[in-house]
Amino acid sequence: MKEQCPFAEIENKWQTFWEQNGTFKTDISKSGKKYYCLTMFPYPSGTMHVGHGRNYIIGDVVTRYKLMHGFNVLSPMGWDAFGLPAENAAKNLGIHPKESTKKNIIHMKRQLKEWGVGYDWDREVATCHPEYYRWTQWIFLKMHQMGLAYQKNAQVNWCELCTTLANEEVLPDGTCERCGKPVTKKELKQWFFRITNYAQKLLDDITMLDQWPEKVRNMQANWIGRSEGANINFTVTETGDPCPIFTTRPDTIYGVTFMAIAPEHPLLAKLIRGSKREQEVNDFIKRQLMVSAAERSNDSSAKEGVFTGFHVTNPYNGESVPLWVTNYVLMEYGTGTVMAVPAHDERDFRFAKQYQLPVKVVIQNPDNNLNGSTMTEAYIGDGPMVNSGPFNNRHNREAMHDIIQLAKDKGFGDFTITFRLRDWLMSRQRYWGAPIPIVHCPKCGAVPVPEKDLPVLLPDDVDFRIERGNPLASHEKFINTTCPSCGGPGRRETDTIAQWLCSCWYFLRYVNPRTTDKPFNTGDINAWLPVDQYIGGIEHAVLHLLYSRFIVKVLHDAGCCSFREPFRALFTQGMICKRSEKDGQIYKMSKSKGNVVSPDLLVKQYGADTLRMYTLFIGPPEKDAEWSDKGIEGCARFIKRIWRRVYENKDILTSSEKYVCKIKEMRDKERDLYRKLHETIENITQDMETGFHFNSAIARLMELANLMDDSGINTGSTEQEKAVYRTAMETLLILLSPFAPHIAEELWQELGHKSSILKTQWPVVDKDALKRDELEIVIQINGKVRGRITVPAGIDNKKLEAAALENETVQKFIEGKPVRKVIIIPGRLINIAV
RNA sequence: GGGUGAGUGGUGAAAUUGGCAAACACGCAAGACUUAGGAUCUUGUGCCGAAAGGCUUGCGGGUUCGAGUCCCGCCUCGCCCACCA
Repeated sequence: MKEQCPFAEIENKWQTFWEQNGTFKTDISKSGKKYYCLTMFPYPSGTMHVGHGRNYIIGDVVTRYKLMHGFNVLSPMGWDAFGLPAENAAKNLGIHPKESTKKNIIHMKRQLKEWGVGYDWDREVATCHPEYYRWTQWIFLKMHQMGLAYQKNAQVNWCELCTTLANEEVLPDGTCERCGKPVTKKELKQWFFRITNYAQKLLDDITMLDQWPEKVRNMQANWIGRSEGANINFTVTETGDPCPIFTTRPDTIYGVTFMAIAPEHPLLAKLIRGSKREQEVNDFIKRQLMVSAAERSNDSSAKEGVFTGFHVTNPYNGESVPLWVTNYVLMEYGTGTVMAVPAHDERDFRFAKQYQLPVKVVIQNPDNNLNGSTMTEAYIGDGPMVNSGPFNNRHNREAMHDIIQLAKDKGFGDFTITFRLRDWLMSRQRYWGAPIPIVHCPKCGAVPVPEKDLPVLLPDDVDFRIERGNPLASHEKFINTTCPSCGGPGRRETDTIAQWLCSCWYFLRYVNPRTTDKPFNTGDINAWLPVDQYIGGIEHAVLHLLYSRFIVKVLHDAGCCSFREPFRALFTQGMICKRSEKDGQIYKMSKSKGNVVSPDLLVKQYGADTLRMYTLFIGPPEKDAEWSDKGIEGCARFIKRIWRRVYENKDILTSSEKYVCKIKEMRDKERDLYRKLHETIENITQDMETGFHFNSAIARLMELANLMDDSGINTGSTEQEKAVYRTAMETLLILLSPFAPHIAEELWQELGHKSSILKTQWPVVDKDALKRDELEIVIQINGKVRGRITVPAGIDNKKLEAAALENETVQKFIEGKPVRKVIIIPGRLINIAV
């Protein structure tokens, strides 16, 4: 017998075996039941910590479990390889993104293999490869062709050195996260995708996602943010300019006492030019535009405003109310103009009080008569309408429809639905991304690059000096080209495609990763999609998962696929956190907090199987977990124990004799272990099928192993001892194999099996094994446990009741008190109420 | 402010969905084998109590024969969205 489990050797052996035998290779044309198990591909940042590892290990357990159920499983992996960190490294350290990305991919791939995670590496993709981004560009063109890609001027966060910044890259003090320079707003012509055209579909089809976490579905619904209301056309009293507003509360429209407009609103610029208050209003606008996005969106920041000198006329009652420019109206939502009803809106009320604007009650509180001049807070409840012309005395909710209908009839408004969702900004002023396949021609405008000319290659020889901004923008060889339409001189678009687009169609590419004449084969993706199980972090609940749904819907409408949703079931795993030694707080693992646990060291110290098991045993996979360096010992001990037991009992386990489990011939101790074995099969299977209760599944394996030790039947003195022990050990290995595959394969082979344990069918429960001759019944008196009796299985209730009442301790507690009621839960307990 | 999840031993947690609370593991304590143990094994380990027994799932109420689980109210914490008209 080997003294110690040589896990490094074993892991190497089996990882090589799986690779050489193509264990995880998928023949997509094979008939039979398919299963597409997908774990979100990573950004190749360099190294992965145990928190990242959890993700892939969960996916691997599912893959192996499904393989053992005879599914044709597709389990691919790739790299979301375009991104800012690589470009920063180039600017700061002088390493080309191509090189750093390549290096990082090699390292991370090694890590995945070390963990024994099984993928079909023949299907590997990296979004930064021209063979891949060619088709990302193709999708851009498809969008353009369908009228879903367009250009418009938009405000971006702009740093003179680092070019465009995402909101997340702007510090709360309004400076650039990277270089510390002030961030300003800059208007740039940008490409957008009309995801808003699909807002309703994206919202409606959430109902199809019944195997997604409710939380994610809610987050998406909130993000899409549908509001029903009305558009009402006010007009500027002095000039007659239209001033439309959107409201969800048309029932308060007679209570409008002022109008609020966003500082960026074009109407405002038009009105104030040359007006009396131009100076004052302009000062206010300038001040607002300088405030950083983060600061402005801070709820606690003061509400400010300035009277513009203009008024608007309310089409319902002809009243003219002052027009104020304020910092709390968003240009991007609704019409950028808000009708203010201080009496019935919290924010409008506070603003009105601050600037002494009138408060006009138009909905009466049935419980407490409201008075506009004495109110201390807005009344947002319901009640009969007052001061509202033809709608007086009607209930506000009930009148809502007629109020909008009136506007429609008179031609100054209509029913409207507004979404919070905005069009998707596609342009990035960055180098490390797929070039937008557009040529700007002075004659023909923005001309799409013909499909046959794809990919538009990203040049390698660019200048990464920080002061040059986007390296592509100064690469004249790249920029100068001919117009695909007229053949005259044209200039290439130098913005690149947002990384999000690269990652929201990769699950299609995995099906046909090497086709060179199209992104995918429609017949094949129709057969393999939707993804049966998608696994990843909750942080993608909105962006990636919403974008992917959008792209699939567009491809569906373009006739490229028959499915409407990309992911049938979604599992979002929790993060692994660790207490920081610096301040004792618990954080998710990050380099800056210094609480990263390296799986590489743990693999060396304990082996991959132990790391995998502990990662799963630490807690329910959908919840965050706190890493403990001590806790891993338990899993290490368990694996070593199984290892020893196999060698200690090798005679029984590998004997050429055929042992058959026969319940009738078993004594109690064999019978008990045999029952436990089948209970374990039943429970683990349930753990796997209903939610991913891997932590419980592993606990049950430990229980089984404990009973195998405690039952004392491994001496093999009778045939049934041998039969049951051997069956239990073999089954234990099969059940263990998704979690600790290397050791399971090794011991499986040690027991004389020739093929991979993955080729074994998942064990099936023997219902007879679960039966019991005798049952222990708990006796409760008034709901408290007072004793227990052992009775034959199937005893009738009367006999059980009699037996319980005879019980000594029961007698003691009853002590002649009258028995009021007896509740019997068959096979479980009996409760006597006295 | 809106949405959402959670609160169980010294620790990570479990509880067949209303039926024996604390499975499994860590840690700790005592012991065995050892030159030694950070290997392995055995025993113990929710709290109070000498014991009988009592108490215990954030707090307070309720439904029920029976509540960690369901209902009502409160407290605390987490995450997501947030000036959305």
